Amino acid sequence: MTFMETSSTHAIVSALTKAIVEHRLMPGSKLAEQKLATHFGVSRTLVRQALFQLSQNRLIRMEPARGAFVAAPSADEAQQVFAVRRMLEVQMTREFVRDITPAKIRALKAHTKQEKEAVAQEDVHGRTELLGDFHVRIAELMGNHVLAQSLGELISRCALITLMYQSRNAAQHSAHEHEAIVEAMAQKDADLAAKLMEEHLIFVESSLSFDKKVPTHDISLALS
Amino acid sequence: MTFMETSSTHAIVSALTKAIVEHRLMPGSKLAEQKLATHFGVSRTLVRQALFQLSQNRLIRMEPARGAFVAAPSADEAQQVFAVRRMLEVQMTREFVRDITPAKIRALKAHTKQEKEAVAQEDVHGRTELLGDFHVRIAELMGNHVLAQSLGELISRCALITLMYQSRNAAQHSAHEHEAIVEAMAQKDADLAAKLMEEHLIFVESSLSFDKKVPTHDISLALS
DNA sequence: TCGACTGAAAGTGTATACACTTTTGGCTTT
DNA sequence: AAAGCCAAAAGTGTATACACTTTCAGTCGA
Repeated sequence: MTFMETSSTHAIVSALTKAIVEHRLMPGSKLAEQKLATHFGVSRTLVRQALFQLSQNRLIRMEPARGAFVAAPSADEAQQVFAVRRMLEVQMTREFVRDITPAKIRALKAHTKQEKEAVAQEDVHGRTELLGDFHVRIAELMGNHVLAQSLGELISRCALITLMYQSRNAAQHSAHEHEAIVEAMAQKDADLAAKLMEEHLIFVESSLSFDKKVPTHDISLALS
Repeated sequence: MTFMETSSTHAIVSALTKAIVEHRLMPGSKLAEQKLATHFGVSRTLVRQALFQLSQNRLIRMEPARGAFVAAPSADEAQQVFAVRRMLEVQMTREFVRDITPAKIRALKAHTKQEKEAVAQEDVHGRTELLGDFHVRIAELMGNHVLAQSLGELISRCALITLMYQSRNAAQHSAHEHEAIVEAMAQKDADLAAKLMEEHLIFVESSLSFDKKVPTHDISLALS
């Protein structure tokens, strides 16, 4: 509706992703095709394409003949995602330091500066996005798009969880740890940077409380 | 056609994936929707769903209003994929050794045994699949499905390339290296296993020759 | 001969139609 | 009043229709 007409299905994917990650659509909510279609002013065809794509990103799950529902990743799944992130990012940190340049350090410092501002302003959504982007940014600065994409998928896959369960305190702590990591990188201390990255990921994971009950509201039209 | 009717779109994805990975469909080939539809005996709707899925797996690329084509990953992209695999798998190997059990070792040894047989029998397709599965199997034995899936995607993403460019010699070498890795794991020598894994991945990557010309035939119906 | 135009053929993008399944709400029965 | 049952409503799965774009062959003109 407020989108330009090119690549409608991508616009739908973006809008739904945003709504899910920002928790305007709660885990478990039903995503009825016709409702979405009329909301976006398109036919079910395009909505179905978008839902298919989202289901491959694990942001929704589709049950045969029953429809699409916003995903609610289990604690177990979240832990597996974090395990993969640790494996990947500890090594990534090491290799990043190997080919580091002043420009890259500047880019990361600019990023952590933004993070601090978002945390200070209590910009919950902005800060979550920035805190995740920090990790992707490193991959991009290495020039490895495959890495950036894989990591991005892992992170968004549990953006659900981190956003839901991360407190302001934890966010602040994360921002500080990011700064420390960048500092170690700037010193070209690969071992320290890698160690800090690992501890950081362990901290983020441990700061999530999985025991909270997940409300399963169904207000499909929190999309405007 | 020769498939059972349940979950048609998945059957189409499987058939096309197989055809692409086995190089019965060459990189660059056009995948016309109506031709595929009549071949599989379904409507374009299901074919489109399948193509969408394949394009997200990077096995095909879709150009707007022009259609779907079998992907031809560039050398650069392949190198990026291998870089990610190294980051991931070196760490994975370490962690695998940490929680190793006799049963897991047996499972891997059984696998390498199969590999040797496939290589000996010149079973080109079987050996490529097995050589890739070795890495996924490790992830599965760790009980981390997210890891197994991520790794599987990375591997199949360049199955194209490895299959195209890997010689019999290289395959044999790979099988031997797998055995050496399992041996180091059995000795619980995490450092050695990780080092062997890294060298193994570097070897596989370096044994690919990217300069060969890629024929772009169009015999769509190598599907029976 | 070669290149630029043109119209038909083929192909993609989106909407709609229709069959079949699940859900829902009320009615019957105990 | 609660459990079971049936029909209507809502929803999903697949096929088809149609508009628009690309491709291609044949023709015309230089």
